[in-house]
Amino acid sequence: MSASAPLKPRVRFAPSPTGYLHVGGVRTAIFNYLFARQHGGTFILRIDDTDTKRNLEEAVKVIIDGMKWVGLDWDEGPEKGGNFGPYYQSQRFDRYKAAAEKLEKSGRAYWAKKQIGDKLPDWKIEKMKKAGKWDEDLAKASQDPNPALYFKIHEGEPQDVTLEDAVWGRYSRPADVLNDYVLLRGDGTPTYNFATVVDDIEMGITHIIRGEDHLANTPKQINLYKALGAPLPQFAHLPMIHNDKGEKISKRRDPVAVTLYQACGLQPEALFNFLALLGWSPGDDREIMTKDEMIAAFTLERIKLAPAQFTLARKRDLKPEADEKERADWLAESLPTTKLEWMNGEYMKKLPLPELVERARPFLAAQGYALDAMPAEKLAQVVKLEQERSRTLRQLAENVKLFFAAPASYDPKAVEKVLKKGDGLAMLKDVRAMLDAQSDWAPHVLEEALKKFVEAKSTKFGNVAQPIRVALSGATVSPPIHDTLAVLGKAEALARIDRALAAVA
RNA sequence: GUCCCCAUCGUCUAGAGGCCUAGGACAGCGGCUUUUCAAGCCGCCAACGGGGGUUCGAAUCCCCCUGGGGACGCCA
Repeated sequence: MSASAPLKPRVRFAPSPTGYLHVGGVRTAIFNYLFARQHGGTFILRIDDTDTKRNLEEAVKVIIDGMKWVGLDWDEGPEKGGNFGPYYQSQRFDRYKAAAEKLEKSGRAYWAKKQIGDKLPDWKIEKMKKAGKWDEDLAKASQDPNPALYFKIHEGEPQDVTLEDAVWGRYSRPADVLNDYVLLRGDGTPTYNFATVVDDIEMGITHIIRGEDHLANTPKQINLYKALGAPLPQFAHLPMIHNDKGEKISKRRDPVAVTLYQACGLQPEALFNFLALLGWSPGDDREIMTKDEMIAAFTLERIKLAPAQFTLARKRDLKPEADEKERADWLAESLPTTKLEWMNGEYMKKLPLPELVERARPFLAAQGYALDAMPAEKLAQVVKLEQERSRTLRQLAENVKLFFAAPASYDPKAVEKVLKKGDGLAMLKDVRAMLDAQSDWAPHVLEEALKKFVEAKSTKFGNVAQPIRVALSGATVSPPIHDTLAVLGKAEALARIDRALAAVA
């Protein structure tokens, strides 16, 4: 077990197909990925589906799509194949059986019925009931007439187990807390602790980078490695991610599915960057980093041990029973003022316009805008005007509304303040006449014309711009007024001004 | 309940005995700019959980407390 990386490390991300891809899992995958790429190693995706009876295909697709979306690619695994397949645990039962036989033969495994008492400790039962996990499953298991295959964890004299974790340092467990554990259940299926070890050995995994929740089990797994005569990999356990309440991030209370972030119009590059910086930093002041920069800077040693909070500006609690759409709405509400949203805005600003337009399309369509009716060039102009003004695609889609629909109503406050008070209405009438006379409707021409107009009226620009703004958008906010006019087009702009004049007069 | 781990601004973090009157970023606040909203620029606010040691010197090392987390299944 060496602390330095071998020439070609092999690492793996092994999610369980539960129907969604967890952001915590994505972070684990990112760390594995960065490590592999930095050392020119191999990044493997393996599906840990020993327990899945449900629609596996669907659930695996969610994982694959999510991984691809955030910009993770793997060298071996589903869709890629590889020399160490199959990459589904459900298709590797023969290996587990073979390993089990080997252990049995060497006297390191034995068949037995549930042995450490028939009942679990009371505190455990309480806890499980509280968590809603106290289901038939368990009761059934304890009544299972079939014996299970147990791993005899000690050979000869019980010994303490110590490991050098790449991020935690030395971690050791005394011999007396290392108990025999189940490898094969009564029904013959392998347990997690058995299947992972067998697969990690057979797939030649050199570095196991996974969540801290697995740390305590690692010594037990180490003994299994030894019993199977396999070399030990380097372990690296990652600190957990907490929610804004300091709790372990949870599926019920927190927005953990990556699809939610997608639905809020976050950029995959931003989410990747943000997640990579949760518990890891390059050591200097860099925050916005390209994938290549992160690959170059990544080291396991620089991972921080304290759990990191995935902070959201939670305004209200998320109902545990909320569906996907409610969750996405909740997330969108909780994103403003967060670092993640800021970072996303930075990435959006950098995006080439055509790419941004493509990414914005589904969000614009979701707003019900008639996209097909708008020429591509105009659409690009519209998006460009909001590129710097929006921090998510969802916001962009909302902000861009005035270019797709005339105001259905006018904000009463805006009308009062901008049109009714002072000479707003008169000013609007006059600009309208001036604009009507414009033959060239290019933005810079309009800007000049407006400036001249303001000068002639010896007033402030705002006194002219704001009335137009209200007429065009129904409110006091829009991109620069000459740009807005230009993109809207002369006919539409004048029509909206007329409508506003009629509505307010 | 038992065992283990962790602890720097509200948040993400830098910091591996003197470079720390603790640095950066987000958020917040104020200003400049201005055509509204953004963006941009400038500035301000803000932390070593508490208590003991060790040391000439501690955010950094040790101990205790407190707080938080994790593990303890025929779940993964």
